[in-house]
Parts: sequence; C-alpha cells; structure tokens
Amino acid sequence: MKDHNLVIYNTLSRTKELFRPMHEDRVGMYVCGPTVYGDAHLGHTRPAITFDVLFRYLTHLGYKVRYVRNITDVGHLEHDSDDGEDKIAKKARLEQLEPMEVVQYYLNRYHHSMEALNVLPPSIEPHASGHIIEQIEYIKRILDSGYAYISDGSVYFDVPKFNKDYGYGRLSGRNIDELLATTRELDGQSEKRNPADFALWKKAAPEHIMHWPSPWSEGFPGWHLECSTMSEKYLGEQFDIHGGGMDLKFPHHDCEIAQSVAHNGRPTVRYWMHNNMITINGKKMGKSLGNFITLDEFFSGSHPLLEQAYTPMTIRFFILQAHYRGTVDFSNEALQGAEKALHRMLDAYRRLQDLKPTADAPVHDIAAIERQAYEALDDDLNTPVAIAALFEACRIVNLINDGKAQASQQDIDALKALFDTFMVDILGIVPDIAKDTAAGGSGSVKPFEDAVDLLLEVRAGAKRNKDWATSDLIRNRLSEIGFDVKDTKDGWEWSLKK
RNA sequence: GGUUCCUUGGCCGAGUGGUUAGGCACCGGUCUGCAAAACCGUUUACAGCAGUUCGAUUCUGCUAGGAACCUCCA
Repeated sequence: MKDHNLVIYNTLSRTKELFRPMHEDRVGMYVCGPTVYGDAHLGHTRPAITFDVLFRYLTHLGYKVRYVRNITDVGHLEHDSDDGEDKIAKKARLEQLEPMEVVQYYLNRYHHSMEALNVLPPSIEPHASGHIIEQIEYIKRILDSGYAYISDGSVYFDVPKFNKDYGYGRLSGRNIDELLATTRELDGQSEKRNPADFALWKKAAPEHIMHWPSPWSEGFPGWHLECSTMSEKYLGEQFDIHGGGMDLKFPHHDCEIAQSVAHNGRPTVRYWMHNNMITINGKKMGKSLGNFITLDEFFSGSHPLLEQAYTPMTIRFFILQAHYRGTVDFSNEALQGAEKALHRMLDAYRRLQDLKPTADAPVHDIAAIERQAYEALDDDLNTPVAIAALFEACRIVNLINDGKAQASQQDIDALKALFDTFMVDILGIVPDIAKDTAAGGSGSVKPFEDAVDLLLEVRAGAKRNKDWATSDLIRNRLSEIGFDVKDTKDGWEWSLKK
C-alpha cells in the first residue's frame, strides 16, 4: 500500500475530504451505468472514463477494488416520471423485439465502445432485471420500516414522512418542505399521496410487456431501487464510493439515499462523487437540439457537426485534459488541438523506447515529475495537471532524442517507468493503432511493418546517391497509401496516418 | 421562478492573496536536398463595477452573460 493522501470532493459535504476506505486495503465503489435502450453517446464517456481512472488509480495505490457498475434494463421510465413508458419496453415495441434482445444488442455495442476507449470492465456488472427478488425483499423492509405504502398494487416511497424524520434532498441541496406544503391537493387520479413520492414497485398495465410477480401485483421495480439494492448486495450496507453524472443527483441519488436510510436506518455511501456534463458548442447534448452525437458517429466522423473522425483515444485524452467536475465543451477546434497533443505525447513515448544512454550518472530529476503527477492525482483526481507533468517528461525525451541533452540509463528507466505508470496504467492512454490492429485480429502486422522499413531503406540509399526523384517518389507514394514518413538525424520514422 | 455552479490570453484548459500551468494555433530562430518532426525563444489573460487588503485573477457584494437539475409551458 503506497502512502498517499488521496483527497476526494464529496458532493454530499461539498468539500474535499481525505479518502480513507472503511477497510484498510479494500475499496468498494459503485457507479451508475447506462440504460441500454440506444447507442452510447458522448455523455456516457464522461462517467465511464472518470471512474475508470479512479478505479485504475486506487488499484495502482494498492487497494483491492471492487467496482460495481450496473446495467439498467428495466424500470427506467421516460421523462423519469412515474407514468412514462419504460424506455426499454418502448424500444422493443417499436422494433418488434424481445426487450432482452434490445438490452443485449445495445449492451454489446456499449461494451465495444468502452473497449475502444480503453475503459476497463468493472468487477461486477449487475442487471436490474436479474435482481427482481432482491428488490422485492428490499421493498418489503422499507414497508416494514413505515416509509412506504401500497396503493392499488403499486408501492410508493413516503417522501414527506421520510423528509420529516431524516431530511430529503440533501445531496442536491433541495429544500422540498415548500414543495410538499404547496402541492397538497392531488387531482384524484393519482395513486400517490404526494406528488413527490416515487415508485418502488409499479403495477404493470395490461399492455406492459415486462413484468414480474410480487406480493403487491404483477409489475416491475422503480428505477431508483436497483442501485440501492445491487450496491448493498455486492458492496454491503455501507461502502466507500458512489459515483455518477451530476444530472443524477436529483432525483436518482437523493432517492437512493432515502431508500437506503429507510432500509438500514443509516446512510450507505461514504463518498459521493459526480462528474460534470459534456456540452457541444456550449449546449447540453440533446436529441431535440440536433446536437446528439453517438460514439460511433464520433469514431467515423459521420455527423453534420463533425469536421472529421476522432479516434477513441483522442476523446479519452480530451476528456482527461479537463477536470472531471467542470463542464467540458466539445468543438472541432478543441478536439483537433487534443488530437495533436495526444500525438505529441505518444510520439515521445515511442521515441523513449529506443533511447540510448549517453551519460553515466543521472542528469534529470524525473522523481520531481513523478511527485508532481502523484500530487495532482491525489488532489481530487486532477488529471490535467498530471498530463502537464507528462508533457514536461515529453520535452526531456525529445531533447535526449535530438542529442541536445544527456541521459543515463537510470534517467531512461525512470522516464519509462513514469510513462508506463501514469500514461498507460493510470490514465489509460495508449496508441489507438495498437488496438486497431489487434481488433483486426491478424496479430501478424510485423511482416508488413518490415516491408515499410524495407522501402524506406531503399529510399535511404537513393538519398545517399542524391536521387531525390526516387526518394520523393517513395515517400509520396507511402503518403498516398497512408503512411507519414519523417526523416530523423540518423534514419527515419514512420507512422500510420489517422 | 427554485437549487447548484461557471465566466482565464486566438482556441481548449489548470491554478494561486504577491513568484512558469500544460496543450493547440501564431511569429522568430536552429536543423534539413525539400518536407515533416523535434528543439530554443517571443507575444496574447484572468467578464464588468465597487469593496476588504500593503497588494486580488485568487476573498466579499453588485451587474452582465452562460450551464446543469427541478418547476412551468408545450
């Protein structure tokens, strides 16, 4: 266990707090995952990447981390209201599919996108529909505690009662006393005693295709319930970190807190973490605004707002260049800047692998850069500052590579360790091309790479003979085919164009 | 309307009560058959107004603009 003072901003206390897990060497972490009724879009990348880095960093620090990220496949109603249609069921109806076909299809695509973004799979990925029994048991106990009531086959959480005893809406900073007081009379149609009450169990309408038996009705669980139930099942009645997007603070996470307090008599989560939103040209992404871009569209560039395709790693890098609690605005200009910055870093990393020592004693203070990177990550996961530290290391690598600075073997080893630790292991930044070729499945690109080198050897010979025509022909043709060729001090280097 | 938060140089984006963020772009230079890359150097800041302070981009208040969630409307 490395001795670090990781500080985390706790949304509940609105302050940075020293992170100390419940158990010295283990961390339990739960993050709200996607509702799988459509393709993953840019908004999904923010929590996935943010908490992927946290997962990686905690693991690096020596903790044994159990990371649970759920899949919502039932109960998430449109408009997050209690009378909307289930998102999955609606998609299934429209596409004439089994709901579970919809779920499986989009889940597979989600996993592919996450893999492309180098997001590690969580330790456990539970489905809401796979935990109906646990959710029913959970509801029973809330009923026993008196904070829920049955109404025509449905079960609702009694928000006013809970608010009086414990306070409701603390996470989002809402004071609902006023709301509860001013909306006392209902229209008579509602089964709810108060509009602020939310469903724990809903009786299924006859046309509803997803339903399970329960003591109260043939129906389905409320959306907020799955997270309380599954986090407790896999992480216990109390655990360390609960993460998710800021838009989930209310009502989702405030409902979770209410449920778990009603269920256990005390809060479950010790540190609440929320990533901020992604905007596109200054506006939140939304279907109605016409700026809704899926990840596949980003990767292929096929969207009117995109000037070009952007690789998954460019998107990952761009997101990590901003702090997770700030909004991040996507624009072509900003993405193109990030793309170049990423290449600068990966180029330096590649050059580093072939660096030869020119000095006997260490010349560079790589430990200082390492310290800077650790301090940045310890300070509420400040990835932009950690990246800035790595760029300082890039500068040193380039100076050595150009023969403008000396370096000992210790220097080179320290630099390699620095990049492998922070860039590869913790930030998860790796060359896209390696993944592309791996995804191609051939696993035998080496001969092709050697062939390119052979061509460039011929070109080097032509250059020695000052046969510029041949030299330029080879470089130009390679460029047309898709290779970038650069001459270096004592040879050449090439890379695949993006 | 309610709650929370933001406004940094051409662009993105950290941070701090007085001292270099970093990246992209631009300009000048080194290198080069040419190109690219790399390296070196330079320039452009802290929305506006007022206050606290020896001193504020960094604290307080107000104004303007923006965002998220809720509400309302549809």
